[in-house]
Amino acid sequence: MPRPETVPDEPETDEGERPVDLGQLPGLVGYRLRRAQLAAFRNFSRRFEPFGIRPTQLGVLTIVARNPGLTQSRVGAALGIKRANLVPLLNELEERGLVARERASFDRRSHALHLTEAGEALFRDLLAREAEHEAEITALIGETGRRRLVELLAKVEQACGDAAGPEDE
Amino acid sequence: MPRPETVPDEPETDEGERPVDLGQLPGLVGYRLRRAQLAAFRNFSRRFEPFGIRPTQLGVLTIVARNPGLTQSRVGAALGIKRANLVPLLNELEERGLVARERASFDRRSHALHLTEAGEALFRDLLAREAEHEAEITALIGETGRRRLVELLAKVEQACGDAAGPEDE
DNA sequence: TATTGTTATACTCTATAACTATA
DNA sequence: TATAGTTATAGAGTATAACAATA
Repeated sequence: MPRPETVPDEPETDEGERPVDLGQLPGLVGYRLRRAQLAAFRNFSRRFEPFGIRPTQLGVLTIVARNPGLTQSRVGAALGIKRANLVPLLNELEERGLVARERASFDRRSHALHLTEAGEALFRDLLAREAEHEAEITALIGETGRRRLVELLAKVEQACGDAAGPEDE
Repeated sequence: MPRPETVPDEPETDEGERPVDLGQLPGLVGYRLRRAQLAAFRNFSRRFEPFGIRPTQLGVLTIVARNPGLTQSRVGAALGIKRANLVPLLNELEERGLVARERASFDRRSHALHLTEAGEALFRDLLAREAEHEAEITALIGETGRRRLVELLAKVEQACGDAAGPEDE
């Protein structure tokens, strides 16, 4: 039985007015997930603004960097991005000269992806900056907390995904 | 027999085609947050489909239910929703006869919000269903894990929000 | 002048269907 | 026929700017 009350309070109590009663929300995993994800996303965007890179793009760059020659479909499957939605994403990365598409030798329908030299260079910088971002979080919840969080999130994803995963089509 | 191609005969490695290397992603809080949040959102949507209620809408209903008479701006602030984006949300809830807008007596610019009787009734059902949803998660990570998760997420939100919170305008 | 609700608009991510060219 | 990439489109959520009524 989930307890409605688990976590202290909410921030949104500006200068004056009485605090708002959030009911069961502060104790719900789903609500906390939404708020935390949004906050982390904003933090990420701010930190990577100079690079013009959004979280999703860094995900794509990572997969391509670690798996050169992978096809679009498989990159999408690895990240839970439908192949239709990957197209404009790759278009931008390609136009910026970070990723290259190449007809696959083994199947002329497929595109084999790899990073350009510029892409490799940028990716290295991004990794460093990403580590800083992660360290910022660790600073507040500790390395133990961070690991536990990652572990719990993976389980939640699995639990929710079992019945209806991010299957492609 | 010259086979210039990379690999001749066993291209389809069955179901498995070698696993993709995700690099640092699986260990990153941000990445895990995104995947877990998406999975939880899908799970929520499936469970609440019969009610035609999305997570954001349940958030609004909760705040209005627990704080009758609250203004739109304050509801938005409590949930991290900008007041411009709250308008269409409330329009739908009002058209469905769940929420009512009323000119505030203390400030004729403001709208005081409250649930209709139908809104109250629906909200009670939603709460029950929400508890089931939460119990489903608890079943996998345990009550201790669930509490710890909620606690960690609140801290992450705070950590990321300190520098750039969801301030309105 | 400042604030509340509103309108209008744009951008990101997600989702589905249908097309093409290969297989 | 089935699949990979593509196109087109739609929806939800978020973001900013500006306007009318009110303070």
